[in-house]
Amino acid sequence: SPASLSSATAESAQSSSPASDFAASRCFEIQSTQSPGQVNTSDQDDLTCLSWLHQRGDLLPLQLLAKMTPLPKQQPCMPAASSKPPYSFNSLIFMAIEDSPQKRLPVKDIYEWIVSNFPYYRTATGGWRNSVRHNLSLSKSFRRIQRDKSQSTGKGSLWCVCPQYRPALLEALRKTHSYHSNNSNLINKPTMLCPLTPDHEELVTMDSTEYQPNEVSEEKDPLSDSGYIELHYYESDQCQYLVLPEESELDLETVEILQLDVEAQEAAGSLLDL
DNA sequence: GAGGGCGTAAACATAC
DNA sequence: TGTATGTTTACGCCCT
Repeated sequence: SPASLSSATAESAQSSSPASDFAASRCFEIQSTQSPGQVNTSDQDDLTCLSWLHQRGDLLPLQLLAKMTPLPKQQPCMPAASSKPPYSFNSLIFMAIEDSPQKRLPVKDIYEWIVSNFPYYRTATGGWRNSVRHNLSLSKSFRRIQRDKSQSTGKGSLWCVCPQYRPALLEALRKTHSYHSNNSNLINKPTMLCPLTPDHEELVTMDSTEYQPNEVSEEKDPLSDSGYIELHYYESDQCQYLVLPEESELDLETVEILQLDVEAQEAAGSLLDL
C-alpha cells in the first residue's frame, strides 16, 4: 500500500516529472534532474554521499504507484521479493546510514530503512535485528554517537559510518553487485506485459505478442539482476506497463514490493556508478 | 585443512 | 517492570 512505500519513494513521487517524460528521464544523470532548491551533487566530492537517493525522483520506476489507491489486504505472496537480499548486514547498515540526511541513524531507524527497502525483512523473524545490533557493535566500520538529549527523544545512540572505513564498505558493496550481476539467469527470458490500470486494482496478463521491445526502456536497472526478477517499463498514451518474466504470477502488492526492491537495488547500484 | 568473513543465537548489562 | 538497545561470546556455514 502507499503507506508502505519508503520515504524515498514518497519524496520522489512529489518531485517526479510528468509521466510523459518518464522513459526519457530514467537515467542516472542526477544533476539534470535537480530542482533549483536541491543540493548540487557536484559539490559533494564524497563518493559515498547518497543524497541522490532523495534526488532521484525521475530515476524511479513506477512513481505513479505512489499515487495509487490503497490495495485490499491480501495474503502474503512474495515469490520473488521474499528472497533474501544479497547484501551483508554491514552493507545494509551502510546504505541505511548514508541514506539519512544527517548521515546518522538510531538503530530503530536502521531497522525501518531495511524493512522499507528490502521486503524480505518484513516477514523475516526478529533475529535479523539482533544481527544488525551485533554488526553495529562488532564492526569497526560504524561508530556510536551520543544523542543530543536537548533536541531528541528516544532510546539508544545514533550510529554513523567511520570515514576511514567507507572505501571498504563501498568495495564490499561493489563486490556484491558485481558477483550477482555476473550470475543473473533472468536476462533474455520471455516476458509478459502487466498493464497498470487507471484504478491500479488489478494486473492483467497480456499476450506476449503485444510486447513491443522498441517501446520499452532498454536501460537495465543496475542491480535488477541480483537474483531478482528483472523489471522493464513500457509506456503508452494511457497506461504504464510493467514487463515481467513470463513465469511471473504477481499481484499488485507484490509489484509494489518489487518496486521497493528495485529502488533499494538502484540505490546500491547508483552508488557504485557515481 | 586453516583462516577469515558472515549470519545467527544467546546471555547479559544498561538505558529509557 | 517491560522493552529497546548495546556488548560479548559461541557456533556453524561458506569461500578462498
